[in-house]
Amino acid sequence: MNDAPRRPRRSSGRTTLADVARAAGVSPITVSRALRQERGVDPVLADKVRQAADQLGYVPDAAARALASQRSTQVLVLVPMLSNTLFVDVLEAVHRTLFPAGYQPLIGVTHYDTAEEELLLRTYLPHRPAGLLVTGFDRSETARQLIAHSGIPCVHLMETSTAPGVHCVGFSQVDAGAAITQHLLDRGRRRIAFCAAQLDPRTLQRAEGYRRCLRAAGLYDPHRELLSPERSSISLGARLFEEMVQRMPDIDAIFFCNDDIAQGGLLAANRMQVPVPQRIAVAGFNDLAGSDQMVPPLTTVRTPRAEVGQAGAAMLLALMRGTPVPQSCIQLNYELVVRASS
Amino acid sequence: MNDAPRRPRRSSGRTTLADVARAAGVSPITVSRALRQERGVDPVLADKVRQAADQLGYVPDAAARALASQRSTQVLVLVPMLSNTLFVDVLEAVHRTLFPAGYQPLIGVTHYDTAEEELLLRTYLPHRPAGLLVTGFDRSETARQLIAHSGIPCVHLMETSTAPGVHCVGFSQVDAGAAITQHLLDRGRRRIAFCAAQLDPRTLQRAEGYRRCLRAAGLYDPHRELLSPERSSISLGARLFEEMVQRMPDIDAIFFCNDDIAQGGLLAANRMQVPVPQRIAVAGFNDLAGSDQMVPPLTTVRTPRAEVGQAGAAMLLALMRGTPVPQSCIQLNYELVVRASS
DNA sequence: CTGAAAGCGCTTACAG
DNA sequence: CTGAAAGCGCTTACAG
Repeated sequence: MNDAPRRPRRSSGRTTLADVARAAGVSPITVSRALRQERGVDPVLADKVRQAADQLGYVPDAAARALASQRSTQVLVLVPMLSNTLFVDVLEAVHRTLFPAGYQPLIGVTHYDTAEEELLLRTYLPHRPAGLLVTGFDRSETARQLIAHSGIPCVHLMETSTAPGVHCVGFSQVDAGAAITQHLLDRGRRRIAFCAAQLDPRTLQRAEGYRRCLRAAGLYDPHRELLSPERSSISLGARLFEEMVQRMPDIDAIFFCNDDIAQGGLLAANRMQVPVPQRIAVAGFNDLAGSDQMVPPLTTVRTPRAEVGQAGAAMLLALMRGTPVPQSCIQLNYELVVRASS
Repeated sequence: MNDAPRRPRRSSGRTTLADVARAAGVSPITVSRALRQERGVDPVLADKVRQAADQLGYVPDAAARALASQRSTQVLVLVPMLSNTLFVDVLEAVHRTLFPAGYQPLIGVTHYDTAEEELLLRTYLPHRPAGLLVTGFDRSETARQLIAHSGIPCVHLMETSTAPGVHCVGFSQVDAGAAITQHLLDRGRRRIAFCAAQLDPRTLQRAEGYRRCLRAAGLYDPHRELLSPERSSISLGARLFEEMVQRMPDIDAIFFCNDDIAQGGLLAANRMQVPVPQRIAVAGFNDLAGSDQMVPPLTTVRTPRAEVGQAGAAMLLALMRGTPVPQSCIQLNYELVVRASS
């Protein structure tokens, strides 16, 4: 008798679709259809299936589903850093847009490092995410190719580009940097310094805006720039303020490339008894949490990061679904927020 | 002639293991072994395989791999909120520990909402993560069961418990809350207020520590507690400070449950010209970025969040590998950081 | 509306 | 050290 039921050679022991089918007295395919709410299943049967599934504690296997259907519901989202709360706001908006639509963001943090971004892509691309959301355009050639060859729809966030075939949602970092500098000029400031940290591409674009504006006014002086490659932070901002004031005591304003270092600058001014804005006006960038609470409240640029996240995710949704995308590059608006520090 | 090569009924068109095998002139299984660096493959063959894979731009399919091997390399990490930078530090440490070990964190944000946590579990458990890292013990019964029935190893972060079978890494929020309160007592403060936001379990545990300490000293007065369910933020801290000072003008110290509201309190004090610490001493919790830069610098409790993330991930690693875990519950130390605000 | 067969792209388990 | 077969747990594509 060799028709004895031989045990399967590999078994996970888990409850499968087949188990549910047996319990509900239907075929596996009907279970699959009922559980996925596919229309065209007898409601009575569907109910019986759901009940059986519940009772057995059935949890569908996402890997099997992805393999069979050739589609995943994960979206890889690459951001530089979570300690820059800017990106937390972007991620929140991305999640709010993608999750209800049936996609799950898979967050990867590059630490502003192109090699790390490449490693993340190598690690996550095998999961065949349904879509890609990346920050800016600055990446290794290999990373670029990995993305292109994957054939996965990709939207770039935070910056804009008019290159053909590129999808992006952002705003002009250069213009925004120029606008806040112009505001300081309009307030009568003439010796405006620039303090920056991290020196990522967007920071450098703001620097460009700063220079463009001051050059146009014939007031640009490179000695008034203090650029630190260190990670942006409140305490670094304090140090930059001290150094700037010591080195160039005649400056009458400082534009900090990000609100966290601006807040640090304001606190240092307070400690050093440097009157703000009387002696030195201070402006930041991004309007982060707490900037409105500083003493004096910080003048800054409100950047549309939630909107970037929302619109970027919505654009990706359209690309993933094959719906037409009205605009492949969306340029959003920033807003000057003038408070007492300038 | 019915032996014409009939096209497969479903084809993804992607480069597969079989394509690489054909190109390298070996069997698929050898490609699989070579690419996974399994030992016992002729180095010459392995090299040929890798070359062929590179040339074809082969990207292995994680879903197929997961299905065949019945194992995934993702670890689901559930945290309450990314805007609380505390958890960003936890996540960083988790990533630094898991990623080099071959596991990828899959971040889920619960927004301090047990229903949302349940939804996240329902959504991500089908991916059969290799491990689970969750925050604290406060969750719905359903969530608890989903975790238990999944059979997936799980480590709880931020709090400790002596319940059998529970794995956790944290510190005593109650003791830490009591310790900072005791510090204020030691400084001679007698009418110590408590301001809190969010009111999540850990915040309430700190409140318990505050009460325990003051009751022991015979100085507890419930009117000096200001508990807001609103999300913790610098601006909320400013409002809480103002309200507290107005309502209970005789207080001589405030313990804020988190540094962000403490920073807001300090800024409000500055604005209101309330001398700190002369009239009111201020203490926070967590030693977040910027607390050391406040004017005056903020007294607080440095909590071991990076250590929690690191040790929690290390414990999970052991559980996933089936290695013995020396201690199922690790209690870490916090540290009083006394600065000029108290 | 329901189902039997085939297949998604890998790895396991067994041989040699 | 290498490979042919079977199987992981689903869904697609085709019938009825």
